[in-house]
Amino acid sequence: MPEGHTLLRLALDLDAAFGGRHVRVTSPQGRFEESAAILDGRVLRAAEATGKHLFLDFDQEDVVHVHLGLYGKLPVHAGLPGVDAVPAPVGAVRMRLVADGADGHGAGTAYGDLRGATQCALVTPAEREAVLDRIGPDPLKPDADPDRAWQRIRRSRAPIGGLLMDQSVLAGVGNVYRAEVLFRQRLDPMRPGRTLRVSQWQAVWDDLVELMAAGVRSGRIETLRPEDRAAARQRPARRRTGQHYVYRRDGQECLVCGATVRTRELAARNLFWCPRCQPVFRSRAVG
DNA sequence: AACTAATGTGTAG
DNA sequence: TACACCTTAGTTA
Repeated sequence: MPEGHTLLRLALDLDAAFGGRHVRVTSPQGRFEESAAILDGRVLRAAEATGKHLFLDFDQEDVVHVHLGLYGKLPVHAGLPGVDAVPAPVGAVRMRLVADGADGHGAGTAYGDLRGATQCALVTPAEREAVLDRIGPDPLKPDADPDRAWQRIRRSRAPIGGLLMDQSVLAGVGNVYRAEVLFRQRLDPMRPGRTLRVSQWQAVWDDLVELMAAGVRSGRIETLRPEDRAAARQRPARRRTGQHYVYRRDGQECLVCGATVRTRELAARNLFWCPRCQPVFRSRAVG
């Protein structure tokens, strides 16, 4: 599930498998062929993720910019005995990275296949900075400044449910974390950003920092508080996703209050919320 | 086997 | 607002 936690975890995995090593870069599918040929055999210095963007830093100031989009993947395999153990590419592999264990690196032979990404391009450090400049603070970055996001939110008439997904406001939050953090903070998704109190924003941010860090560790989005896990056990778990309060639970009973979880489309995405735990916000500005 | 929806974003209209 | 991108798990037949 490529929200921010997936990208940070991927960057850590890539770093462990390829960081500091000479890497063979190919494009079996062909769409990244020219750039792959330029990078082939060079040292991949480090992998880094911010928001939903992944950057691979190669030597000579070359950077590969990857965005997984809705269904892109880059599974990393390490610890193989040798390059003979690397399987032939299957399907549309846009970019393949291979490091040969004969270099004596602790990760042994490693490979990774990128499929289905919306973005995979060779860029300059300046282009990378341009991407970073247009996205908001990332809750997974220890040095992120939540006030940058707050200055946008407090001035906006747009619903908070939309602002949380706007990568220029906040980087890394997707549809699952959006729905779940609003439920946990009992906020009406349609409530205008400018009606939030700063304490409510701080609570949302702090919650995202915790939830997303847990997501990096587990590799899944798990948002249930310990006291609500018993109620969740009464129903069948989603197999691949974690346990959620409202995400994709429309028509089912709210785990906390029993009301029926609702859904509607907001900015071309499905929004989920509990109408009782997250009551409609009414401005009391005018008497 | 065919069909649908999905964690996201950029572009065209 | 619609859809293109082009993968895959889950559902329906």
